[in-house]
Parts: sequence; structure tokens; C-alpha cells
Amino acid sequence: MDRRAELEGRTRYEAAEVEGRIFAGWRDDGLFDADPAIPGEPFCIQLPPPNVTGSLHMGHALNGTVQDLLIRWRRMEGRNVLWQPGTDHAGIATQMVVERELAKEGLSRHDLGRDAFVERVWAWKEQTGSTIIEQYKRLGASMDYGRERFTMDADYARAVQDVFVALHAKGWIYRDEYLVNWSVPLATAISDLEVEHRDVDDALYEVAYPVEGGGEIVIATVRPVTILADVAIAVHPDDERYRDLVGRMATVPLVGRQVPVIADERVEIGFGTGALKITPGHDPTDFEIGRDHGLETLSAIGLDGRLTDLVPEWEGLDAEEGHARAVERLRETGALRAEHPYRHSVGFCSRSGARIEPLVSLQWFCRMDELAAPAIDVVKSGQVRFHPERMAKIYLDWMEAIRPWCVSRQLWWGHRLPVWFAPDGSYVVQVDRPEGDGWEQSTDVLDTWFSSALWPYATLGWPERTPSLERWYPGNVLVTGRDIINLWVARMIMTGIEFAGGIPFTDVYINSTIQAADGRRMSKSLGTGVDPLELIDRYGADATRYGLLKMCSTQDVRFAEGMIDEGRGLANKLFNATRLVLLNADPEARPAPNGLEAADRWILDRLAATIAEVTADFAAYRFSQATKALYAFVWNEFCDWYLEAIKARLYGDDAASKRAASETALLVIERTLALLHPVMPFVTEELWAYLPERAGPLARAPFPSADGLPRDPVAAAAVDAVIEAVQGARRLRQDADLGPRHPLSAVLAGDDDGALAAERALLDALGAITLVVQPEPGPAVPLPAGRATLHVQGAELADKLRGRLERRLAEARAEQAKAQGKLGNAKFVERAPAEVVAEERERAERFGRDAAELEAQLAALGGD
RNA sequence: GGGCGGUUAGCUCAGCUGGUCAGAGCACCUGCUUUACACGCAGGGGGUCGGGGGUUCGAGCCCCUCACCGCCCA
Repeated sequence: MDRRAELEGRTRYEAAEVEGRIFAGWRDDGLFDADPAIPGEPFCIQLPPPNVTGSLHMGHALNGTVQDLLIRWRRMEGRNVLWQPGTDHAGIATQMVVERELAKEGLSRHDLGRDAFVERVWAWKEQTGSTIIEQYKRLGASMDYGRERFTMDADYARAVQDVFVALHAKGWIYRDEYLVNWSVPLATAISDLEVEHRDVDDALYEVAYPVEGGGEIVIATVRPVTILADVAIAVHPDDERYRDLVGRMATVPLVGRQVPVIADERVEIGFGTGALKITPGHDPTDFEIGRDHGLETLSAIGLDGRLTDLVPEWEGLDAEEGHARAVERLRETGALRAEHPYRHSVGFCSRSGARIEPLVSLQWFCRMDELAAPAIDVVKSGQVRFHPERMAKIYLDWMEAIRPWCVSRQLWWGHRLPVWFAPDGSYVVQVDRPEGDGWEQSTDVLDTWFSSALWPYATLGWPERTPSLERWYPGNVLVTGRDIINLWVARMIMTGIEFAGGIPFTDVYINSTIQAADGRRMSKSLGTGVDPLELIDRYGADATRYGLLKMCSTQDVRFAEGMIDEGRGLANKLFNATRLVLLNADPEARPAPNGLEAADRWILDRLAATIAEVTADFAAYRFSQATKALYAFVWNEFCDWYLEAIKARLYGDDAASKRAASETALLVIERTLALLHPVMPFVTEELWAYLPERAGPLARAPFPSADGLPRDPVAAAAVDAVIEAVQGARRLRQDADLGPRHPLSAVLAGDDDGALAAERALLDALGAITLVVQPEPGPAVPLPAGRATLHVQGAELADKLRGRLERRLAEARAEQAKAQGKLGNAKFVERAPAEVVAEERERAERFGRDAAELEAQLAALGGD
């Protein structure tokens, strides 16, 4: 049934009225459902699982748009696609959210106890956990929603435990008492990657330690309170100043402890006084030095952030109070020798924002060297490629200096370690509770990233060899943000190689980070966030997608709402262009490359070029360039020129000409809708249904190919010549106040290939220009490109035209001078390639000719 | 402290291997109720491509250097 008449009154594309219906259509059609049994080369993208607490922000929107573009494109190419969705349990983040909920009831998680709290988190997850996945639907994301996974699903959890047990069996996971990044408010260790470094203004204190046998040694510290836990003084072995003191004992102020003066190359001679107090319990470098020198580790600050009973009279003070008291006492005793303002970099907990307290505690670590080695190779050898390429450096730099990963967290929400303690304190590592009584499972949970590291295969049923795993592992492209290259991407590659038999994907596309319009980070707390759902409400999903793709590049970008508005304009333009054709085309016409006239051959040529360009852009992740090419084709070439060119034919009586225009226009629309579909799925799908004889949804239609579309350089050149002539005529009319359709006559000059002569009908249709042999007397203006001189009737126009001609003359002379200048340079003529010189010569001649002609016309106008 | 990226029209950005590359969208100005679209049509103004130096016949495009902005790592 032909529904064209429905379009009659719809002069605007109203996204809000269309998108819900179109999305439901895709769902009912089963478009999203992936089936491993379907033939076709597989193509798989794993959605980076958003935090289960999350809601869609601009980063997700861009990330999702890129993935949907790739998925839709490959689906149309006939690939058997899977876009795997799901969410991450996000240990710390989720625990914090639920604790905040509890706080509203005046409760803490400790009031509930661990089991009840975890139950509460599950309840919260069941209620609100899929919010963000629902939000992806607004964007048009064509992922397989039926396959949604969660990193704490039972079988997923089992996979996580298996991996832990396997890594332990290899000896790579081990338990150790080590200095870790401790987040006091969260009361847990966190990994190096969860620490953010920021510059802080502190004071640097110089403190004197008396040395045995007389004299003293002055050290510099920013944390005098840790003096309580000093176990040595270290100097550089080459430091002449202190050479005599090495080996003697010094007295620690405040506590009077006797500690040795040692030599170690890790001490920086130039920093502070060159002498370093060694506090293995509270500083990473000191910890290393302490271990190497067999020093004791003392803890002045405990896991609760308060001073320990190491010095009983200080016990219970918080770190800040301890700091103040230490400074005060040092000052009183005269040990404090100097105090300087000092700006330095300090670690903060990325979750709580608290200053990291480096503390010693018993944790589980995973040594990474063996896992990293093959994962470095696959990137270096190009088996896994980063886009843009330079992002591989972030990965390699970190991987090549990789350190053990602290995988245990003292949280309640997460994967409990598969570690079982006997009453005597011994333990076994296995998934199931051991036989017998008294076994207690470890109360620690795993770092969230430990479980997300398994995402590409655990979502597909690993360790079972499921049909989905066989079909879609490895996947193809990972689309993600730069900030989690090491946190997540690296770990997926490492565990994928170790456990799933190979790399999890071949390409990693790092999408831009979108900043707020003022260049700051886009964040809710700063008030700089822009809600993508609100943009979808206001502009439509297609416009939002278009704008995000247009914005994104190989670097960070500032959010520019104008680009989304541009997308809305494009959707509307496309909608109306399609209306024009459908409402005026020959009803019998079907899409066909009917190149009856030059204009038809020209637009088919442009369409073929656009298809080639866009396809290449998609393949190279140049999404911004693709949107640009699509926009220029739809708006400037198809609407501004082709549709204007064929209007007269569509409305006219020449049946063959009307038929050709109709068939060509329908073909262009058909291919354009398909080409644009991965970017703007809704409006293209909506319009597709109005094309004659549509069997299925556009989302399942083949992606257009430039093959079979006739390229026609001759027609392209002819129409380009007409366009130049028409634009020249428009400028002339505007300058001369003539009105847009004021008739002009043109005398050919330099139309050597006969392009204008052949297209006189088109010249007339588009530009109201009549070709004549013998011009009427009157003002005349040459076209910029040569080819013709435009003549205007009416000598009273002389004054209006003079200014224009003079301007054109100046331009022509300037260009001519520029070209002649180059040609006058002997070295240029000698060394530049022949074709460049020839081109320059041609320019000089052309502009010289134009200038001469303009001078003649100015003379003919009379006056001064 | 080490590294990466950026600085092009009022704004947000394109400019691939150096030679019509000085561009787009928005904003601005001037005309248009031209029977697809005023979320429109046509025309126009506007930038010594961050500063300085260098290589080259020729440099936003290559090299050096400085300044500023952003990010990553330690």
C-alpha cells in the first residue's frame, strides 16, 4: 500500500512522535536478538558495563553512539552481530550509594550487619539496576537486551572465583603484608590506579636528630607525625656531607628511639637537606628501603586513621591532631630547625576524595609480570590495535612498568574471595567451602576491576564452551574512554590471553572525552553536566547522535550544542527532501540509476563518491568526517542543487524526463537513507517505510555500495560549470539589486568543452540565464571561472556594477601578481615540479585575461 | 618529575602524504511569503592559522624554542 499521502501535511520531522514507535518496531522485529546459529561472519562489541548505580551521561551517550553506529553498519553489511550489554556491580560506588540511602533512615551498614546489608544492596540493584540500560534505548542502541549480564550474576561470579583460584594455583596471587593505599573513610585498600594525584600546598619541616658521638643530622619531612614510626635515617652513599655519620646511631625526636644512619641510593641528594628519615610504615619508598635493609616496620597511624598505641600518650589522636602536636613539640624542644612552604603532589582516593594514607596491612596481591608479557606482545605486534594509535603508548608505558596488583578490598559489596580460613588461621583457596566445620570465608572482596577483567568472555558463558562463546569470542572492537585503558582494557587483554585462549578484541577505539563548553570536566557536582536524555527530548536521538559524532575526534572536545542542532536540521532536511520526491515523483517510478540527463548522472556520481567516503570513514573511525560528508551530500549536493534542478522536470509534462528524475531521486534517497542509517537510525527508518515496495526494516537492509553506480566525470564537470555560472549570476543580481530571477543573458567565452552550451536548459532552470550569441548592448560581467560573460540590460545599472567590477578587478590583479611573482622566482621554476609550475602559469594567464576583460567592461561603463 | 595532546574566523571545530587550504556549522549583516523544508532560500563581511627562530623554490602543515591550556603516569 502506498502511504505517500500521509506525508502531505507533515512539514516537519518531529522526532518525539517517531522514535518510540520506530524503536518498538525494531524490538518486535527481533532486530536486537543475536543468535549464534545465524550464518555470516561474526561481529561482536561488548558494551563497557556501566556502573549499576549509573545513569546515562554524555560519555555513555557518545560511547554508545559509536558502538551502535558500528553495530548497525556491520549488521547491514550482513555480519552476524552481537552487542552485549550489562552492568558492573561497582563495589565501592554501589556500597556508597546504598549507605547513603541507609543514612536517610539514620542507619549505617554496621547497624544492619554484613548479610543484611548485602541483601539490601541486591534489593536496591533489582529495583534500579537497569535504569541505565533502559536509557540506552532512548539513544536507539541496538544491543541484545535479552542478554543483559551483571558482574555478580551467579555464573559470572563463579567464573571470577575460578580465575582467582587458577591465578593462586599458579602462584601469581599471594597474600602479603605490604604498604598499600589506604582510604580511611572507606576503610579499605585501593589499587594504585584508583589513586588520583593532585598538587597540594604543604609545609616542609626540617628536623634535627642528634647523632651518637656528638653532632646532629637534619632531615626534611612534610609529615612530622610519622617521626613516631621512624626506624632509620638514610643518606645517599655519595653524599660527602654525611659520609662520616653513616653507621652511627641517631636519636629520633619525640620518642627518643635509637635508629641507625644508613646509606641508600634511592635518597635524593638534592632534596631538602639530603637526609631522609625512614618510616617504612607510612611511605612507599621508605617501605622498600626498609625491606632491603632489614628494618622493622612500625605503624604510628592505624587503619582507622588514628594514632596507634606505638606511643601510648599519643594514641587515639587523629592524623591531623597528631600533626599539630608533633610540630608543636618539635618546636618546643628546639628540634624544628626550619619550615618552608612546599607544593607537592599528593595521592587522593578517587572514590571518597580523602587523602590516601599509605599503611601496612595484610592484603592479596596478583603479580603481573607473566600476565603482562604476552599482553604487551599482542599490542606491539599489531594483533590488538589502538585508535588513535598513540593511545597504545598509555597502555605500553604502564604495562612495561607494571607492579603487583592489590586485588583485595575491605568492603561488603562484591565478590568474596574464594579463600577459606580454618580456626587455626591456616587457609585454603578453592571455590567451594571445604569439608568439615569451622571454615570461614575471607571477609575481603575483590577489586571491581578484577571481575570486569573477565567481561568479554564471562558474559558469553565462559568457562563453558557455549555456542555464543565459540561464535563471538574474540570480539572485534572495544569502544571506551582513555581513562580506563589501564584499569580495564589492559586487564581484559591479559586475562583474555591467559584464560579465554586469546585476545578479547582486535581493535580498541578510544572515544573523545567530552568536556563542558567552558573546558572544565563535565560533572554533576561541578554543575557542568549536560544530560543527554534532555538533549534527546529537545532535539531527538538522531540529532544527539549526529552531534556527538560530529564533535568527537582524536582528542578531547568541548561540548557544542550547535552540532546537535545541526543534526536536527539535517533530519528535518532529509525528511522534507524525501517528502518532495515522494509527493511529486512519477507514481510508477522505482529507484533506478536512470542517468537520462547530466544532472541525474552528476548526482549519481556524487552519491557514489559519498558512499565511498563514508564507508572509508566508518572503517577508519573517522566519524566526524563521515558526518561532514553526509551533511554536505544531503544538504548541499542533493537538496540545494539536484532537487532544485529537477523540480521543473517533476512538475513538467515531459514524461521521460520526469521518470528519469523520479527514478534517480528515489535511488539517491534509498541509498542515502541506508548510508545515513548508522548515524541517524530513526528518521531514516521512518522514511524508508514510505519508499515504494519496502519488504523489511532499513536496519536489516544492505549497506549501500558504490559498486554499480556509474561514475561520470564528464557530467560532473558539466554540472559543476553550471553551478559556477549560476552562482556568478546570483552574485551579480544581488550586487545590482536585480531580484533573484531577473533574466540574464550570457555569451560563451572559454567554454571549451561545451559544458555550458550543452546544459542550456539547466542554466535556465537553475539560474534564469539564457545563452545568446550576440549580446545586447549594456553592462557585462565575466564569470570568475571564465566560460561566459553575463550581460544585463539597462545602462542605469552602470553605477551599481562599477564597485563590483572594481572589486573583482582588484582580486584578479592580486591573484595574477601572486602567480607571476612565483613564476618570476627562478628557483621556483627550476626546482618545483613541472605540473606545479604549469598550473601556476595557467593561473597567471587566466587571471590576466579576466583582469583585461574587467578593465574593458569598466571602460565600457563610462564615467570616470 | 616524566610523557601525551592542544593553541586556525565572535563560538565549537575540519584542514590526509608541505604547492587554489585559508574551510564548515552556529552567530553576524543584506535580500527573499521562489507551490519540500523559515529547523527554509540566496548573497555577504570576518582569520598576518599562539609568540620567536629555522629548513624549503614554497609551511597551519616539517624542525627547534618559548608561552599558555588540558590530560595521563609517578
